[in-house]
Amino acid sequence: MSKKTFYITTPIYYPSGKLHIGHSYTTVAADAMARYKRLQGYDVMFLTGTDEHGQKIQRVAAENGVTPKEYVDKIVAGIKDLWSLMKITYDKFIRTTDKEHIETVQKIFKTLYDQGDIYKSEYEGWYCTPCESFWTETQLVDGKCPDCGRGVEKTREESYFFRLSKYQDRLIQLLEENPDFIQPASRRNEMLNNFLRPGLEDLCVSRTSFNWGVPVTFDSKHVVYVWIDALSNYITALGYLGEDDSKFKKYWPADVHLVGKEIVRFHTIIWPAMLMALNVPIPKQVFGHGWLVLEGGKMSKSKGNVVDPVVLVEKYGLDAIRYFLLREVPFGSDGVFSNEALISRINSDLANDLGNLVSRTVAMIQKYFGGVIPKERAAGDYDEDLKAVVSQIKGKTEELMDKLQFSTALAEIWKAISRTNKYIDETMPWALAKDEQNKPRLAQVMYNLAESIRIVSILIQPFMPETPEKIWRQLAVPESQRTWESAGVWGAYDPVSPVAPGEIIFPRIDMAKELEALSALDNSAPAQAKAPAQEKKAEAPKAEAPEGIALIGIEDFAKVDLRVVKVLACEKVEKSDKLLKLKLQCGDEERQVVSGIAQYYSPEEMVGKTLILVANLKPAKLRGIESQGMILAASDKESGKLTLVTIEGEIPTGTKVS
RNA sequence: GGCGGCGUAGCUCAGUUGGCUAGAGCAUGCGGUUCAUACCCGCAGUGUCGUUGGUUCAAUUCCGACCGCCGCUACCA
Repeated sequence: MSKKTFYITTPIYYPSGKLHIGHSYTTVAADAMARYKRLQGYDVMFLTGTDEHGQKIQRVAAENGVTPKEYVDKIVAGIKDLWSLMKITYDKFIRTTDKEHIETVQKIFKTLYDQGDIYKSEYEGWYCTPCESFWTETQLVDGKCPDCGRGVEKTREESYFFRLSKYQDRLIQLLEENPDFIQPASRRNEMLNNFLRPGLEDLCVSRTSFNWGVPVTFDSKHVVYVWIDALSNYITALGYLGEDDSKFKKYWPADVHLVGKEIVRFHTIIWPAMLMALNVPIPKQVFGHGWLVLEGGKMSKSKGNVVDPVVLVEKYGLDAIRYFLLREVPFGSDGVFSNEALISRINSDLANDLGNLVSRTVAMIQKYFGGVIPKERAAGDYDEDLKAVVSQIKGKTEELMDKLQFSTALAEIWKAISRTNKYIDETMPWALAKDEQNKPRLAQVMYNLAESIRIVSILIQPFMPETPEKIWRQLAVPESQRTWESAGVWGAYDPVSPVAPGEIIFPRIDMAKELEALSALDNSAPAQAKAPAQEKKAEAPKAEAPEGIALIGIEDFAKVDLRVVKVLACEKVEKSDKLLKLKLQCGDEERQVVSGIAQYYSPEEMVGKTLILVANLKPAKLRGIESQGMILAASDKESGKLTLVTIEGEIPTGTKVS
């Protein structure tokens, strides 16, 4: 009889930039889950990896003067180092540049094509030259490129499409019949209401505008676009359609895909549809967790915003960081990462409660009994109550872990720690120690303390890979009494050697001093206002967005007619959250422009402003209102800030800007 | 604008199918203790449970309206 299997995945990350604490969030959670299941005796398959194709990588590599493969190799090495540092116990690290992956993707593509689920589109579409992007009629926004808003040209650009629409009804059925398929449940409603019920469009699944990707075997102009390339990693990693598909047979369907909330849609609509087309079972669950966001930039001077996981781990230790990530935020909700919150957690939960409990217990066993608890013991008050509380945490922890409720699971374990600290006060060992007659009672008290700690130390293993060992060493817990099962057995503790007082497991941190130090560190580095919990681009179609704009000649710039204008009137566009309608004075002419700045500027404050207008932009309709040009503004996606471009000094409207 | 969610102690949040004096953690104050990492234990709190109507013997919990915030989505020329 073979062991039960458990297959868990993280998204594959897009290796285009540096790593921060948010990247670690999903992966640490998945690791905790994988460790937990292994401890329970499951045959676990834990997959993570990188999504290495696409235009952006190709471009960044070119800018760095290296081949795409050389570029990603370097980044991937860094990611693996980080996972190693964080003791991530993945069973396989898949790269979409792996030979096996590429071959399987090609087979999948061909299969879907042969059976008619992928078809070549020859009908007219729209091409945005600056973005090198191909769009369908319905993707256009008022006839313009949805990415950059510039004009598009009708082309006969060919492209392959996946018949996503064909699976609409089956997808609706899937979500309706399996309410737990998408977690948290609120995401399920979003998928149904915003996508499935309104109707799905077929999906463009190939590109001809770049070549850093998996080539379509039967049509060499095309490479496979992100969907089929990236999502399929979950099965190609198991050898699906490969020479050895034993792992696929063994582990598929996945028990859970852990993903960030921003890519829930791809995993709950596109991915299942692909699997349906391939006649492969659907994964059991997709869990979309929230983001760990940094506190707003405005207080960063006093709070500090150091989020480099390497720095954090070096500073506070791996277990403290992992504990914080999994404890601070209910899995599924967004949470705030701040240095105060981190230090506060470390001090109160780890140093004061757990660390100090171990320290005082070991110290007492050493002091009162020379390190060995006598076998002659006497039961007394409070014993049963302590035992009752501590004995049931294994069950509670398991119940919560099975629902991926890491935070509440940890809270539950900490209740036991708290109860144990209280037990010391109740039994007052130092009083018992004064009278030789009380030795048996004192021995029992010491035993109960050690036993509680032993049980706790086993249960925290999924979250903290280093601390349990330290505790076992100090309490001299024999190998056989460290098993997951033994955490459910009160009284298993039976050491064969004396306790070994040792290092302080979690040193207290001086909050004030530390914040100051962090703030200094922070000031030396560029401040970040916001950081998503993971690389947002991972598997997202926006990877196509133009980045790294090419050099142009002066003659190209001359094509743009920029003018100084003054705002005469301004009002909000009805039924729109972002649009303002502006009436502008441009020399003798008046212009009406619609601009998406309503969230940054009120209509009142706009009036009278001097701005820069792109005067020769093709007119477009927005919300049915004609916009004759475009207002310039600087915006930062990361921080969500936007500010208008104005002009220094007085100059008549209509003046050309060059 | 559409769909959904949230607004509870200074802070972060729990609050099961409406029902006794509304809870936890952190922070604060006071007391206890000394084994321990100025730690632990106990006590004390303050809350119009967003505002406003309604249903009910009874609403934080159900319904309506409103205010504020958020998510997804459409619109950001």
